[in-house]
Amino acid sequence: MAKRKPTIHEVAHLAKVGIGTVSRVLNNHPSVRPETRNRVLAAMANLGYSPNPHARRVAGGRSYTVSFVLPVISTEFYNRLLEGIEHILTEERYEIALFPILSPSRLERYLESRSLAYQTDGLLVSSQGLAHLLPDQKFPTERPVVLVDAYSPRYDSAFMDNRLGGQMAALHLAQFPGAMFAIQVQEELDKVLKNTVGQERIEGFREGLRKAGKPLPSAHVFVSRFSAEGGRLALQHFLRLAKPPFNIFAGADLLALGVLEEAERQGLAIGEQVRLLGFDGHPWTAAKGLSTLAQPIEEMGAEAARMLLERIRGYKGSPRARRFEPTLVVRSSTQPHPVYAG
Amino acid sequence: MAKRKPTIHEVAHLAKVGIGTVSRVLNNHPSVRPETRNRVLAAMANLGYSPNPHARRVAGGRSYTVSFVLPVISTEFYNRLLEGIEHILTEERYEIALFPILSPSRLERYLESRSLAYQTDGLLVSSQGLAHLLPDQKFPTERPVVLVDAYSPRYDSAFMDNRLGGQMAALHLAQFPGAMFAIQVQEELDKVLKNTVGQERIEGFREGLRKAGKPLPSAHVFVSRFSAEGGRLALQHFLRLAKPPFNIFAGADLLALGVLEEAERQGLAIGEQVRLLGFDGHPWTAAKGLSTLAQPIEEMGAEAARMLLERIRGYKGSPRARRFEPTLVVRSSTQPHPVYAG
DNA sequence: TTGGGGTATGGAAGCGTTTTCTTTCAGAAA
DNA sequence: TTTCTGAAAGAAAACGCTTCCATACCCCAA
Repeated sequence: MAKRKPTIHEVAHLAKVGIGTVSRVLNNHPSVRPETRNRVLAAMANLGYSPNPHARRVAGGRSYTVSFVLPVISTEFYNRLLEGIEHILTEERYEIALFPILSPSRLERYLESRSLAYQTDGLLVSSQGLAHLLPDQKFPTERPVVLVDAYSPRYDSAFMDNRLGGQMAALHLAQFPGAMFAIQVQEELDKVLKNTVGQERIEGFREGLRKAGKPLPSAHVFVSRFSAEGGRLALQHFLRLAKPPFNIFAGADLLALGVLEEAERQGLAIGEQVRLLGFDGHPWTAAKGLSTLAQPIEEMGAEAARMLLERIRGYKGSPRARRFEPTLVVRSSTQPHPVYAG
Repeated sequence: MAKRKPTIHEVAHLAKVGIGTVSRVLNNHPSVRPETRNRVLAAMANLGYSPNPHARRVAGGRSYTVSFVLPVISTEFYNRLLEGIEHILTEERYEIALFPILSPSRLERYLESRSLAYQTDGLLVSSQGLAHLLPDQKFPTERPVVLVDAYSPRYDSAFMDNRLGGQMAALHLAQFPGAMFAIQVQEELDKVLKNTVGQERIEGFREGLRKAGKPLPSAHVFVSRFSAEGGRLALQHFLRLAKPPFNIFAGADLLALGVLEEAERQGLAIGEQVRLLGFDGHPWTAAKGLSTLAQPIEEMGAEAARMLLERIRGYKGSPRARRFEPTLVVRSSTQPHPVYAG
């Protein structure tokens, strides 16, 4: 029926070279003459050849696959993180196997050494607290492990300075008149995982405001699940506490979106009665005119992937820590709307 | 450093048999003496051996791995679905590779035939609309495909009768006095995927109410994202439209949870001023006293897994459709609280 | 006793790659 | 011219399995 896929032998035969040469072309080995390489590439294109990844794994003794353990809470964040990771890994012909911690019970399974997650060449882990749950804070594997958006002194880490982000938020919002408010993200899974990202952002904010002489009352912090609707409820809550103008630091862009929706519903002018600063820097914030602390999420993922590849290739140095900083992006949500002269 | 994984040769040596025999044990070949088989199994356990799926793939053409393509929206639902699937597959020593469609761009990648998703022995797909996006509504693979929580005439399907669920909700709620309300789930990704699950439930509800002579005004349907806070906003919205008692059909348990939270905050008595019916039958609904339409999610996943295994093993019949029905579970949220006699 | 037919098993071949080992050949140094 | 060096490329040996083939053995009928 379905005719068999062409193999390396057929390519070799058509290009009149040995299979070794075809393999070298496949792996970008330097010692192939450009002319030969082109002949091989032409033969591949001609036959519609693509290498059998399984054979490659068997022969190479490596799986050419990397595990990525992630909580699936903030989909856009993790999607961008994955994007950055993938960008680097696919360049090197590596695949990514995803292990989302859908629930506490799945989490436990991933902690066992028999888990499929450890059958790959290396592990990317982006759950801060995961390490805390492990005996000795070490993953049950000899394979390299790199943390993304998390930090541990035991492993290479690429992480965001969330506290600094909160401080930057404070510095920016403190200049405006009106009371200060904050929305902190807190998810179910976060407790199990001891994920303190949401907390760090708000702590940084509180710290920055204190330094600026405008301390943040605890009643002005609304704790919410991670959803746009949470932002709407937060604004409703704030309206019960005080009168505009408000200066609101939302711990995530998605929450800020909810605030925007609710402000519109309530007829509050964004940038004047409600000044709003998000966190993440997701692409859609531009269209909404939302000021935000843009995180270099993709770069962070890419850097983690690079470190992991180095480890897989035998690098033995002591754990490296790569810190990333958010950037303040000011848009109309923290600036009065320009008034166009007629 | 990291000692290599044991191979079939080491198992054979330890069990004092040939590698052929070990392989036969792995594949449940009938002609192995029970005594020999036990010796081999003991050796495997002893060495912590597990077969290399890539080698199996190269040698035998099967990888004993199945791909599961899923949107990551409703985590609890998919977690339970996965649970059901895993239960069957692990029994047969199959592994599961997850492919969450985190975003439209990832979706596109999964539609390409080169994707890792198609390198396995078969595909489980639980995204209704995915098929619609494919040329000719066919996945680019010769391997068997089975749909879960979705239906297509082209493939084996295991799906829930959501419309019937809506009708059952109507039948149950119509008996009570007071106005009828509904909360419909609608997610971003749903549009791309043409996922009509939320819609079907509400349509069934509307249909059932019409038959019961209590038609549902369109204004009484609140469309929400999939989050607890959406339920809270829904109840706030309903309170602006009318006075209790309310009869509310929430398109998902998670939304019902938000309604419960908001009702408590507003001091409304559940089961009297607010009668509430969820959809899903998640375990936690029992503790909350939430009436719900329980879906046999695990069984649906298990059945899909079984069908896929049959296909992988060569079954060639025409596409089969397995329909599942929700069950009404009545709890205190649709019954007045019992008054205990002193 | 001999032969036939099954069952249990060991070992070799083969899957499509990577990697190592050789061989070939061109060009630089003597 | 001869020798040496290194680059290019073919051939062969893994990689860890499945599967096929051959052999050894046992039981039963002739």
